[in-house]
Amino acid sequence: MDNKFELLKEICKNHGVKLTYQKLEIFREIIKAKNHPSVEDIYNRVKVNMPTISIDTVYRSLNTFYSWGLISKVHIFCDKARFDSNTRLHHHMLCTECEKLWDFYWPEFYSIELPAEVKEWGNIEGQFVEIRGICRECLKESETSR
Amino acid sequence: MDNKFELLKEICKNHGVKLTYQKLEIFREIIKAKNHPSVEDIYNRVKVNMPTISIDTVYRSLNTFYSWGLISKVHIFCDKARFDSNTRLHHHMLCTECEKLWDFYWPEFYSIELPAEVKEWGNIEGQFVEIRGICRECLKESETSR
DNA sequence: ATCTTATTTAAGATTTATTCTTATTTAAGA
DNA sequence: TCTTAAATAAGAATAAATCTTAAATAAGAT
Repeated sequence: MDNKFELLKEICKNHGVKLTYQKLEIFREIIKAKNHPSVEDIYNRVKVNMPTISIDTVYRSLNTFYSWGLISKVHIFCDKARFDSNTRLHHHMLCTECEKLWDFYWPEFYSIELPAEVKEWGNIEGQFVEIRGICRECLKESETSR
Repeated sequence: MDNKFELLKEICKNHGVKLTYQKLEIFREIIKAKNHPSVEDIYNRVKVNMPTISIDTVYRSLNTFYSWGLISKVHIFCDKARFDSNTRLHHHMLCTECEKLWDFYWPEFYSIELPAEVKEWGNIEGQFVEIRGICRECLKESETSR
């Protein structure tokens, strides 16, 4: 129906990988998610309709999608990986208080010249910005609790 | 003798923390290191002269130094934390092949204006650039092995 | 210089994210 | 429907980091 699922079917076929019901459900949840879910988050969401699913399958499927460039993967707090169905080139804002993560776009960033030592360093495959701080939500909270 | 050690002694005192021999040796290794060592790296280096040291002490001491802003901490590949005695504001270049990490400086980066959504997001505490790619060393190697 | 005490340490147990192993199940082509 | 290679579930294994506890020790007090 939805062309995202047709695309998944096509990509699986091209990679000689079986499109199982579990992969489909995991894919459904990751494209629905808006908040950079962890493997465990996705596992819990899929489990609602598929109580027998194993967390290992979620790990395997998400990493497969990632290796195909269908989703992206971030390691913000080292503790656990978090995935994102946004594959447009983007940067991250990260609240050190609530540990929430936001995507943002900044085309102008790519127009300033990199330092010479970077250009001579090797083959650059990506350049990303990470903003750290306290989000407004958390600032508001610490204000009211004062 | 060296004023770095005098500084450590002073900072420990100010924080009401005992300056033990293990802390001193761990500090000695981290300021000597040039390659963003992991906890295990430091542990192995300290162990040479101090075979009874426990890895837990290395974890505790490095995290203490980090909490005081004496060293910095990066989680590049999620697998393990890596420390750095360079506390000047800097960015990272990261080779996805050999997983080595370089620091670089880019003052001009701070002069371009951030997108509105970022400025309105909350209190910004830091903004960092991460460059990913293949370093020249690795490029050379893949050339010769072809 | 010795005593006292709260901290720190070593060692091993524990926790947590992730991956591996293996027998069973299943998608997809024949 | 049959066949078979790949995928799955379940639980074991691995590895980074933290916790627990008894013993050791730094640093101030005597």
